[in-house]
Amino acid sequence: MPEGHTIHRLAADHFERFGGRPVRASSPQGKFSDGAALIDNHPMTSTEAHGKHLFLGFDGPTWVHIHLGLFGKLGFGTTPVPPPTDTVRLRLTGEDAYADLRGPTTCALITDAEKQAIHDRLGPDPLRTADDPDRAWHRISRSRTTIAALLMDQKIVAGVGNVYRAEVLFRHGIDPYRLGKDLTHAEWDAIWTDLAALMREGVRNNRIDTVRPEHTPEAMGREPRKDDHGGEVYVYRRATMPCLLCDTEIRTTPLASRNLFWCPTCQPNSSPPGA
DNA sequence: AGCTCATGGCGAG
DNA sequence: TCGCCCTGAGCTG
Repeated sequence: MPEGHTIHRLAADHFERFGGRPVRASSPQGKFSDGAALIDNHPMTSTEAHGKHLFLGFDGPTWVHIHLGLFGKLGFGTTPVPPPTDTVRLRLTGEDAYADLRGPTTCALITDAEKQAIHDRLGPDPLRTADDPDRAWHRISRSRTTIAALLMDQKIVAGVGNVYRAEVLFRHGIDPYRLGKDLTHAEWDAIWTDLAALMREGVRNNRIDTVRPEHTPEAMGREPRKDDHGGEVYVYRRATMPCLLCDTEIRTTPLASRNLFWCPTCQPNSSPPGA
């Protein structure tokens, strides 16, 4: 379930449980045995997230770089620590908590310089308060690529995934197929500001909710519902269901090997800003 | 038991 | 653009 909000939450959760104290590290699965041995018994000094990349800092300095990919999961537990199952890539154990990492795309020890190289190739992250949305705008405003594809490109914006892209485009009434160069600066600023707020809420609640209070099924006098992925959303994975606002069937189509969802009425072709 | 699908990303062609 | 890597849940039988 990893979009950027999950990773920022995990960074905070790791520091809360392990920060400032030595941790035990092991790789029951075996694929990270060497790395785990190098940080075993070392204090965790800091944690950080940029987009979907998680960095666990140890004195040295060295970093454990984790990317969950589509399937990866990090789960926490408290002592007593149960025996790990054989798919656990990395287990960290502190005084009263442990964390199990499974199925990541990446779990590797990296240097400061290697970490910096990752930051350098990622776009601004709405959850990193110092990041500048104009860096993204510079590329979006010159691009002939659709805004739906641009939002998923981590070099342009870091941390947005398939749920936030669908939802933020719906919330702004923007056709996913609109080209980057046809967006206005004001539209981009509004999208960025909205992403920052939605994702901050996502960090707080550890789930993605995007439906405005006045549009909840209850407020609209509809049947209460539960979306598959655990949050309340307008369009994500709601193909063929009626749009919450206009009853049009939500559409879906593969775009860059991911499923795109949108409402063709609320997000009309080349919808003029503010009209 | 086997299939499909999932909130990602990379490299080959 | 495609195939591939990582895992587990939820179906189908």
